[in-house]
Amino acid sequence: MWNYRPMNKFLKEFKDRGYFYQCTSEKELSDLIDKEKIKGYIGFDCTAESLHVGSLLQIMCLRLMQKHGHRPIVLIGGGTTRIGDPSGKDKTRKILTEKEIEKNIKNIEEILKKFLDNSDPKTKPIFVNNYSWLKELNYISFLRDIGKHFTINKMLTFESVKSRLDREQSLSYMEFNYMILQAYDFLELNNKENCMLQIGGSDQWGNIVNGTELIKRYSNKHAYGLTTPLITLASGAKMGKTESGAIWLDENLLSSYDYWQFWRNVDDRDVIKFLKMFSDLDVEEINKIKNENINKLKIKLANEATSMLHGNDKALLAEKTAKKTFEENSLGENLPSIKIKLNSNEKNISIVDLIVLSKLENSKSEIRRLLKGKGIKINNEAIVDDKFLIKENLFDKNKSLKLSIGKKKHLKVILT
RNA sequence: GGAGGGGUACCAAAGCGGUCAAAUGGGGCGGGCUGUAAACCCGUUGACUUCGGUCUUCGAAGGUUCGAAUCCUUCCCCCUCCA
Repeated sequence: MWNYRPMNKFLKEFKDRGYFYQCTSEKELSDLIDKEKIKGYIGFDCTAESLHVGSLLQIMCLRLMQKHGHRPIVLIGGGTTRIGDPSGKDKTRKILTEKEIEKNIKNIEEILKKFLDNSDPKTKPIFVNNYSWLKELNYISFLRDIGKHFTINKMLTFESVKSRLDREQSLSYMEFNYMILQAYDFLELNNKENCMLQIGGSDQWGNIVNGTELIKRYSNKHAYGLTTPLITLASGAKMGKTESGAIWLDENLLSSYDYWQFWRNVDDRDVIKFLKMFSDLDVEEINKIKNENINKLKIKLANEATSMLHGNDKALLAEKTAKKTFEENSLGENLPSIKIKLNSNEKNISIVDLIVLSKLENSKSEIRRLLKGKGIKINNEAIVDDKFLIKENLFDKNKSLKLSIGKKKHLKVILT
């Protein structure tokens, strides 16, 4: 028998929670992190103004590093966003302005800070922006020092490049360089911070391997890459976007109540998987409770996931509001709300106009359709008439009224 | 460069001069059943509407015609085969 050593605890938990997809050399990495605490990084793109649940798995990886005493580096792609990753893209994406990028970076950092622990100097996150080194690159020396380690022959075989070329869609030289820049990021972090690991989604595998190979050639050092699977919902859809919009990790874009609802509404088949992935509960504990009432588990999941981002208070408030809204058919206090005025001199606002105001629907035809199908309720009573007027007597003593569209969308309308 | 096929609503795909706001399937949305689940069943799915209609849509721009998604011209894009 060979010299058996159990897998490193971090890696084991990484696997047990379902974060693992591929690793450049698992055994070596396991040995390394058994011996010492390392730094590992994940890159975040800043093309969008915020992050959504599609990035949550990466964030959980950063948290897991902290849990095991390793130090996460958050790399914000301020430089690479100015280029655009061609992976998975058919067309060159639109290039953002400096202002937009700056704003996005700020928002994204704010969100990440909510998830990461900043109290322990040994594991507190390091935030870096690759623009700080990419902007200063000298073209000639970059080509000589870095460029010589990349062969065009090999670059052409990468999926991101190949698919573009196969379809005869243009790939600019700028985008073609993306993978070199990402590899360079890893080298830079390896040199400056002794960062030994890059984690990313499975679609980043090629870029990550480029990084470890560059480090090997340039510095003759071993660095490692680890990827996470693409998460799909039981329904087959990709995690992150629903029909009604992205599940943002930003209270301004998606309220904590709606965020809670997203988790509360996951498919039965996804609950245990998501508890492992997106809660801090121990895997053993999850295995113990996995046969409990499925709805209780969903509430647990929603509370765990929401409190991680928005705090425990918000999570409990969302739970309470949901209970009032769905179980008691009343009005919960942190239900999303709008304020309206009723002008007594003029005619009262109609149900159609009210819904337009609420922004829950923006097509009047759609609203009329919903009315016809008994899809709209005021204070739990279906309204069918599209000329129905909102009058003062519909509001309760707190000057509130409950407007429901379908079974799940509820809104508090407050009279001012 | 040569030969052919094709671009239709969120996606796939029919239509090939009027009855076309455009079949059908998927997805979405609403209703029913339930558990704020899945499956299943029903309805619905361009916008505006005084519910009579009105306006905008079938790659783009022009043209023919009383009338075009459908015919003609030019342009743009995609796919397959040959070189």
